[in-house]
Amino acid sequence: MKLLSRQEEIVLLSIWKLKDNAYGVTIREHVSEITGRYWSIGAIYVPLDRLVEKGFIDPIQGEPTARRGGRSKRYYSITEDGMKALSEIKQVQDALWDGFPKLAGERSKV
Amino acid sequence: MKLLSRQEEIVLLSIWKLKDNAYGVTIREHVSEITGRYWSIGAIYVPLDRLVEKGFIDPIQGEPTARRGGRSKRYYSITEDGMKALSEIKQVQDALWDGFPKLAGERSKV
DNA sequence: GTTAAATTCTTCTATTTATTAGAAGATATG
DNA sequence: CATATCTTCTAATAAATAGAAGAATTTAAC
Repeated sequence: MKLLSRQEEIVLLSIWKLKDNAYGVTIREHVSEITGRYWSIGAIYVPLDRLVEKGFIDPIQGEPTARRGGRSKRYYSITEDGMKALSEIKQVQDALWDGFPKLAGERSKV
Repeated sequence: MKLLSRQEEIVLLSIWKLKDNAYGVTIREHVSEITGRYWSIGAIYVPLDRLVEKGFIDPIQGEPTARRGGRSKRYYSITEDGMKALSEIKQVQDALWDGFPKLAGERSKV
């Protein structure tokens, strides 16, 4: 199986972080925040579609909300295969980064 | 500045790991070992060229070695900019993965 | 209460960039 | 010259990127 691409990793982890509030717009906001970069609309939706196709996330159609423009959202949740793909890339990364010097100002995890 | 792509990250870190023995063939071996996957020749040399072009690594022409076919190798070493790019992607990854459950069988780092 | 305006969210698609594969080429020694 | 090691080249496929357009909804104007 192929490793997750960078975008797939970032989008997939954002969905995991956002729990039950993961849809196009919130994912894009989260990704921008974490990476400190501008992300176009397409840079989110294209990988999202691919992740669905690969079976790593499931789309769930939400209900419209009572606010102007509150059209129904397409929420996403991670599948078991998605979690496996994440675990796999994590394992590779841990091996790769093993021994890399701590960043200046990095705090140790609790 | 753009984030490192997956291949760039993997190749760059392999060069860092291999220290003064990082050239096409050893990099390819290391990457295959770490990822547990087949990597074609091009899958190494193409990102290598791009990393040089971006100024993240410097090529150093080695001497031939006294063995059949021991032609001179092109060694690579990471530049300051390369280290910066690595630190940056690490920071993004740490933020992304923060809170992700430990893998089964994962040992804590010393 | 009908219509227009505004808002939120997604779809679509063309372009650029990156990945992948491996044959071919170059350079070395036996 | 035969064989081994290493790199260059390039064509094909896949992924990233941008953002205009479209769809669905609520609010406001009249």
